[in-house]
Amino acid sequence: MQDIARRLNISRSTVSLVLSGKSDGRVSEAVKKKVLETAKEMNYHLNELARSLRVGSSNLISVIVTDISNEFFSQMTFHIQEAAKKAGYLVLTINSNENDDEFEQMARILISKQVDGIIAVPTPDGTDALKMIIDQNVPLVTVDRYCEGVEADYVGVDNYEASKKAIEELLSQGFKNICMMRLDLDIPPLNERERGYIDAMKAAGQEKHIAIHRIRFGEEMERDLMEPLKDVLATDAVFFSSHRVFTEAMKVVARVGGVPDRQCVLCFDDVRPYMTGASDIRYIEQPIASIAQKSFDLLLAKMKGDKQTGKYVFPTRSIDRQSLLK
Amino acid sequence: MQDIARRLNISRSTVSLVLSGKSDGRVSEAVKKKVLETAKEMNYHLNELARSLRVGSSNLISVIVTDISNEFFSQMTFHIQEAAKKAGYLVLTINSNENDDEFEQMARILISKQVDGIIAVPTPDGTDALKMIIDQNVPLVTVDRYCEGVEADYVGVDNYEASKKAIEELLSQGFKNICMMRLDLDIPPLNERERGYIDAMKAAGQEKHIAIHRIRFGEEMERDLMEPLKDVLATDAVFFSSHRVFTEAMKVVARVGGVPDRQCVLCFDDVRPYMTGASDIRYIEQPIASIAQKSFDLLLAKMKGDKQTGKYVFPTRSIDRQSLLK
DNA sequence: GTGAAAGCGCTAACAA
DNA sequence: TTGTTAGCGCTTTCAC
Repeated sequence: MQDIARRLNISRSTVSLVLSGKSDGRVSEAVKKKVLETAKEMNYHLNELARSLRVGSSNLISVIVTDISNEFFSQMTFHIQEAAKKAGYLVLTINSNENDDEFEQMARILISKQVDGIIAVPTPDGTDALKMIIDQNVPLVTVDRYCEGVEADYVGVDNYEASKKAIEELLSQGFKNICMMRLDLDIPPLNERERGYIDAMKAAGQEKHIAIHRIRFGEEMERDLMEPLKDVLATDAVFFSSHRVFTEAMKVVARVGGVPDRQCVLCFDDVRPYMTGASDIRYIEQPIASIAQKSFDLLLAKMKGDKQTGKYVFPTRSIDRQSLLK
Repeated sequence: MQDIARRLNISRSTVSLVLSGKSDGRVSEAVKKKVLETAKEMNYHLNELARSLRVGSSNLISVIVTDISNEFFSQMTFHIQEAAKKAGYLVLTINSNENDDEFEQMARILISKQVDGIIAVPTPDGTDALKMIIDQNVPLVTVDRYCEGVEADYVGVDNYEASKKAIEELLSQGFKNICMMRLDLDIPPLNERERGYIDAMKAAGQEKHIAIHRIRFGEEMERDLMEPLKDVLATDAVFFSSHRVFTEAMKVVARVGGVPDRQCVLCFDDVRPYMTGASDIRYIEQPIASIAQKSFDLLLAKMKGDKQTGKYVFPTRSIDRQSLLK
């Protein structure tokens, strides 16, 4: 900036005025044009770091998810990024790997980096880290997992109702012996989905068939999936608590020849591309785009000074092959 | 920093020394301890923005992909992020949406943000933007798509050989009438995969069966997939050029009842969880983790001053149900 | 319409 | 071992 001011024999402030678009009627058109030209000519790029330091906002937000390679989160992140882009923000994506310490450590770094806001999928015991973020006055929106006692917005779905309803549907269609496979993580959405499953089974007098297989996240996943496989394949239907556990299970199943035709598979999250075989595959759809958009909108409002926090629960849809045909 | 210095009646520089861990033997242990304590007590977080401005490096890198919700890219990004985290870098992820202008515009913003380096999947005509990045002396590594005439590292696989070999295998096993479905994007990997397909078909005297269906990316995807569906389902085998086009095709196929049992499906990229049905599904595996790691390593070297650029081509593997059983 | 000057929070060379 | 000082590149108030 100095350089281009010197070259034109004007002051840095004038250049700054022009380059930051605040020159309406305050700088003569002639000078303005000259400045713009020279800037292009010199291949000048504004130093956002310096601007951020001066004005006190980085135009950076962060999205902390469990794992960006998880399809649900990568789609959510995509939509947040596109919304952020429109509003002039860039996004730092972070993987917590379901680890509280990592989550907290990354949150600290983000605060140091002066991010203007954070959208986070909390880890199982992430309350402290969330509180720290709030303490530092960094706008925060939580998604997917509700965290009791944290003064932040929450965006998600009604996991209990969604799975209860879906299981009831299965039961009413004659599938009695339904088991469930879920990750062994103590997080609200999975617990709620399990509760929905249990309540639906009980209400239908099928408690004897309740069977919940907990799959550890990480290295042990494959083993934990393999072990109950025989029992699982013998049921009428199996309910997968989320996309990730479903795809991992399918990888294992692929080795033993596939899902029996008579078996029904129900999954939380979109598994449409899997509905091509003989067996009945259906799923509970979360409106990811809306969830993402809402999260960003809430964050934006907070960054603009809004102080209120709220819970925003989106409706889900049950999809089976029938509904695909419409 | 000022505050904590005042409170302890010492100077800012001493505090800085301690807090940035450069105090080895230069600051007394007593003072050091005091500083650390007060910092924690005051809930102090270093302002990285100011540090970055001063030292001239932001410890930020960026990964520009087509679309983070694409499974291949989200996995790649995940591994890059984990490598970056270990090296003390945070990553800004950007979607180009296959759009040259968007790519260039985002590259400009990234330069303004003073990112220390960029790992990019170039858009179809992204050469200018890449050159601009290099002009600005921002370390650059290109992945997945090789860009002729750009002085940057490249990391990827031999798309031609991989698909040629896979098609040859199919042919040798009796599948004669093999068609291909690819995205309608003029990018090297897809063109190479097509070339591999064509050459293999010709070499086997099956040119009469060569059929390439080009699917437009975006809104038209579904229509473009639907239209040739009847012809495609009548072939012995179909070769999908990438994960994305495969899953989208499956969504369409799901509505007409699935892939015929006798048909073989070959796909570039991991589709293991789909290998559960009756039909023969196989794929060409790219070593995503290695590609990501190498990309980051190259970027890191560049950021440390390395001036050389090179092409790094990783081997692929053909996977079918057989190989899963080992 | 334009310029001078202060300062955002930090680091690093040098002095004490 | 600790403090002084200059300055990274920008914005913004205030004076001209």
